[in-house]
Amino acid sequence: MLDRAQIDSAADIAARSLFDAIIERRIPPGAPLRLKELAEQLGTSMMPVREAIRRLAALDLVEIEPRKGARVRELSMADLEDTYFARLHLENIAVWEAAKHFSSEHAAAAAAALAEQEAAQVAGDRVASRDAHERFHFVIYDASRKEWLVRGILPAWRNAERYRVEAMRHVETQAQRNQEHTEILSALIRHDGLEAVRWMTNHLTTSVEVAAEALAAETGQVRAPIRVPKVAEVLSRLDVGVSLA
Amino acid sequence: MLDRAQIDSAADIAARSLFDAIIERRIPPGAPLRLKELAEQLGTSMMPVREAIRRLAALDLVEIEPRKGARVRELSMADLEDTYFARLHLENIAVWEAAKHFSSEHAAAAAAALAEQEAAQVAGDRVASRDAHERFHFVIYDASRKEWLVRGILPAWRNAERYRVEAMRHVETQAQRNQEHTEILSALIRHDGLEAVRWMTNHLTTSVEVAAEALAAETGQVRAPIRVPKVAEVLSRLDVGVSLA
DNA sequence: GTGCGCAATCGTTGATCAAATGTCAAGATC
DNA sequence: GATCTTGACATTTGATCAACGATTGCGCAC
Repeated sequence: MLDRAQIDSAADIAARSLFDAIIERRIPPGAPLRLKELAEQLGTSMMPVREAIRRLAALDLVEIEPRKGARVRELSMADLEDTYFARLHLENIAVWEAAKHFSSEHAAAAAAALAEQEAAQVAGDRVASRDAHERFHFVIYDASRKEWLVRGILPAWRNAERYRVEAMRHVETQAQRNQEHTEILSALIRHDGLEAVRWMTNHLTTSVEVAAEALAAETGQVRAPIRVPKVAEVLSRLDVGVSLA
Repeated sequence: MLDRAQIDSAADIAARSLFDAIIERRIPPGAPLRLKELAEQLGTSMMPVREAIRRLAALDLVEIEPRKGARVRELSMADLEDTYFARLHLENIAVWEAAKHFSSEHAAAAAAALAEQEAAQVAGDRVASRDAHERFHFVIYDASRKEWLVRGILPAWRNAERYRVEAMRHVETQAQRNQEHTEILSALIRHDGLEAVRWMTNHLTTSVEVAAEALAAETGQVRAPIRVPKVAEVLSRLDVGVSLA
């Protein structure tokens, strides 16, 4: 056991554990989150669990009804579509802005995260892979220097993780996604915002297709092919700025 | 006094009260939030206050340092600019989408919120005016049917409120802002997305200018004129969609 | 200038309060 | 006679409280 307990509070651990459990479907969609039950499983009292649930509720991953407790939000094709609509718009803006400020430090941090992710993939460590993947993307978004935009990305991102997990079980498309990561990074290093946005759009489109496939398989539902956005062309002309300085 | 106490939990009341206090600068930027002190003021125990602080932290309005407590985040010209960068992008996308689905129910709800806001302005009730204003905007955003996008708007929106309050003291521009609201609504009723986005851009530009003016006056700082975004033209070509159904 | 100790404050716990739901039985209705 | 409704009670569960424990930072002494 690490000394994590000294730096991470009980609520931190509970939040992380709960998030993983929801992502991995150990707590299925619609299931109620019972404070006492979870507290016993984690070996803490109810309060840190309560706080963890409130944190997830702040991201809209669980729904809280006052005096009745919390439930895991349901998954659906509509929600998946909605989630990726938000991601496509917000993350493309962030990537576009990031290209303007991308430094060698950013490049190093992103490359390190990528290497870590691929290592974790090989080792079969899903949690580490997920962490590294998130770090890769947010190193980029942070490079945009648009803190409130990045803050707005987080809820949709975390919700997307719920759909991504099932998709990740299919190893076939893994090489493609890794390739897309590399291309995004290399475009950013060249400060080629347009190309970075193109690859990001490809990347998210790949992700949502695979996720939709997996969800359709789960629910036994058929689905029409995805309409690919033309956001790449649009963003080449997008130069919104509020300059006060 | 209403029976609100029966439906709102102590934490709800504490969160609302704290938010107002931060918005109105009764708790100034940088000030620490002491649990016991706030609990005594509110006549509750420390727990609901603690939860209220965590909620505000989830929106990044306050910063929490573990074992050291929470502080109100500082205001700055850079943060104001960043906040409105996010708002300009996200809220314009929402408005653009809302134009596609705007119904008479949406129109009625938005018009009611506007009427309520103007009544509250006349009555000098800042809290009611703020509430009605938020309701007006989010009726529109909700009409976009993009839940995760709207969810992503919230943090920047709430942060903007911190700057808006000072600006609202200047009554001169009030009529202009009310006019902008009316124009946005009327464009949406006509399903004229481009015009709605143009007015929204004007509206946010007006807001950020007034807010920057107020902030500059407070800090004794001079500032250059604002560069106005060309988002309106861009959005006319923006038709990103992920269709899975 | 350095180190020790005390006070202040957050994090966590276990207990208590209150609301909501499910159960069971008695009575009414068909 | 069977079924549905109703109301009280018990149980479950979340919300709140007050006390304890741990950590940090400040101040004072050396």
